[in-house]
Amino acid sequence: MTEYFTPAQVVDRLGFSHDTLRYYERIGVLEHISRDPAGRRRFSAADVEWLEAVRYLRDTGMPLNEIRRYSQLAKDGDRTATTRLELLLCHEERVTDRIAHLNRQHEQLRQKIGWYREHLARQGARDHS
Amino acid sequence: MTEYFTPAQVVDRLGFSHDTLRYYERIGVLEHISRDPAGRRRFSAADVEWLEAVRYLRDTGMPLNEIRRYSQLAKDGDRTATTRLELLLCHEERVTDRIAHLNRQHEQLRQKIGWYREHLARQGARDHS
DNA sequence: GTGCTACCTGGAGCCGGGTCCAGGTCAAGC
DNA sequence: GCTTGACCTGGACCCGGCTCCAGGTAGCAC
Repeated sequence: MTEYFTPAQVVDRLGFSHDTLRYYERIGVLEHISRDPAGRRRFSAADVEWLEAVRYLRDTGMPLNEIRRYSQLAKDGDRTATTRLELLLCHEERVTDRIAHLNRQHEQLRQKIGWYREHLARQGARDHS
Repeated sequence: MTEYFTPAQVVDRLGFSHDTLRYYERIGVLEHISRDPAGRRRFSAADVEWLEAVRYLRDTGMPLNEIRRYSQLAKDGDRTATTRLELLLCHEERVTDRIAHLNRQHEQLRQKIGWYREHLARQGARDHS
């Protein structure tokens, strides 16, 4: 008596669109999504859990083909745990770098904004003189 | 006696490719790049400065069409400074949100890594017993 | 039994952001 | 005066990541 989720429920909870879910299945990011007797997808708790992982992997910029690789390793059981860990560590390093870069560029942006504010203030002062 | 930079120099200093520079000119992110008598681009100091801005706008996720809009406003002089500031502020808010989101997802990733480490440690312990 | 809704399928299309190509021109060095 | 290299042009192509479409089916509501 495993519990299943309909596509609509997954859409609601996870925020992927129907089309994206089907797309992920097509390209192998999701695999073996079971069907009910009428042929409709039903997502298991494990599927949903995996989708949560997909979301943070994707949102941290891991390309889908790498996510797929990871998923295929996971499918091959414990034996591949070390490889998966390495993959995650390597990705994590990239993420850290990206965040650092993003923060630097963000700082530039804020400086520009500061510049505009001063500029407009000076202009305002002139208008009142 | 304005100083100019050749495309190659800009490529070196800014890290955009030749093709990207030409592409940016085509779509209006760059405008009025002057030419030498032989028709070759020469980038002014102001162009280079603008390209630096393009880089941090792009790297913080501003879409090129918005960057173009911004550039066109800038071209219309001081009159549009307020609008430009608003645009930057709005973008800056999005960036802040994105960084926050990224940090949350990054945290998830690190938890997963932690889980793997523990898992492998337990496994290692078993192997030695 | 007629709708309606929620799905299904394979395949085409779209969008952003480049990247590559063919064919040509000029300037400099030898 | 010839080669080489850095550039020019317009246009085609690519890639990732979706998104949309047409045509079809199963189940429920009335």
